[in-house]
Amino acid sequence: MDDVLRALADATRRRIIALVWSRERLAGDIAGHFDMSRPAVSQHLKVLLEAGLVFVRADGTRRYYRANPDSVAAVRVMLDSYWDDRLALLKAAAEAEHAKETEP
Amino acid sequence: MDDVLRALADATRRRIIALVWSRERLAGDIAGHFDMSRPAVSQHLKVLLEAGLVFVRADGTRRYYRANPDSVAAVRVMLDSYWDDRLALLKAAAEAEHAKETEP
DNA sequence: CGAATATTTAAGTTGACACTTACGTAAGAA
DNA sequence: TTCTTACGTAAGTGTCAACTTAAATATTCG
Repeated sequence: MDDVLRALADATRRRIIALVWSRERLAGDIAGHFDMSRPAVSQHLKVLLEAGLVFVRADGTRRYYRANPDSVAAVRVMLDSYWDDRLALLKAAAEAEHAKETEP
Repeated sequence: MDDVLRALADATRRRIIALVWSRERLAGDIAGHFDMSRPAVSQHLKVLLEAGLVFVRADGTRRYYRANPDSVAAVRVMLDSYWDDRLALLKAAAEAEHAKETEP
């Protein structure tokens, strides 16, 4: 989770994920969308790979990247866990309040 | 969004958010949960504040922190936008496929 | 085989970041 | 007013992250 969030914290990498979200793309194609050097983009792709946010498929010298929706979904699950905790607490508080009103 | 994700990328700050999620807490109380120095925690709180992830309430020298659920929700919205895009594309692809089958 | 293409890896620089200790500030208690 | 409590800010340090250019690797093409 730490790797995933750290990877998502960079705007360039979020743009890359958006690029490979709906279809796979070549590394060079991806790099063409940015003003930085190709190695720089390649290093971003490595970070995304190690975080499990993208997949690669090799075909000769070409490398096709695509997003891994599951790992992005994992972030949602983490965020949802916050709400679950809060809702559970609110529910418990509401029930305690109700018990206090009806008990005596 | 960049500030929010960068703030969430740190495990200590995520623990802080969890601490102040269901109820407000004093800065010293929060710092007591960590092995680092108080100024270190104070700096983390500043990052969370600037990202809009927490609120402060001053009472004399005490400072009560609590989470801002809305800003955490904003991350969910961002992630959801990925899915919306992909679903729209999948839907369009399915419709195009269907048109191709029924047309001739 | 040799040249061109597609891409990663290596090495080095700069800036950001997470800490530390020391100091500053403001409110409450003695 | 002076001491104490509860914080934040300042300044300094070591590590990590995002770039750069140059070199290495692997595949295809002539």
